[in-house]
Amino acid sequence: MKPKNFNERCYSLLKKVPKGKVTTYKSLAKALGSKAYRTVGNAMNKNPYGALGRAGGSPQKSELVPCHRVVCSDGKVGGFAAGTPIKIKLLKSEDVDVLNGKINLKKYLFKFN
DNA sequence: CTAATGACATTTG
DNA sequence: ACAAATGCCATTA
Repeated sequence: MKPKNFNERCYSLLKKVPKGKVTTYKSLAKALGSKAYRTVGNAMNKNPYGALGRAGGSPQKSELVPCHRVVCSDGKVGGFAAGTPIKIKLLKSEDVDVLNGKINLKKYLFKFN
């Protein structure tokens, strides 16, 4: 396995995010001490834990790294390797209310700093 | 080492 | 408010 330090940091922080809460790529990168919001998203895309690929099922792998709990700073769900609708579905399953593909950060945004 | 990529963010139209 | 353009930064080829 390659070091990929940055990615592993992202995963570690992501694991700290409690269920029913979401974080933004920006906050995540900031917590890492960088502004590489893009790199964070890139890390998830290539994420070794896979992007679930199953909706409304039993996302066991998501327990390792809840990639679906990462959203845009604007409150938009953002993207997902398996498909945005899948991500939304997963979030709803986590007691997160998603309206029009947007999330109420005022309620569900969990910040590290 | 240099170039290209992208699950974003911010500013402008 | 929405859409397009520009900027950022680590990873990968």
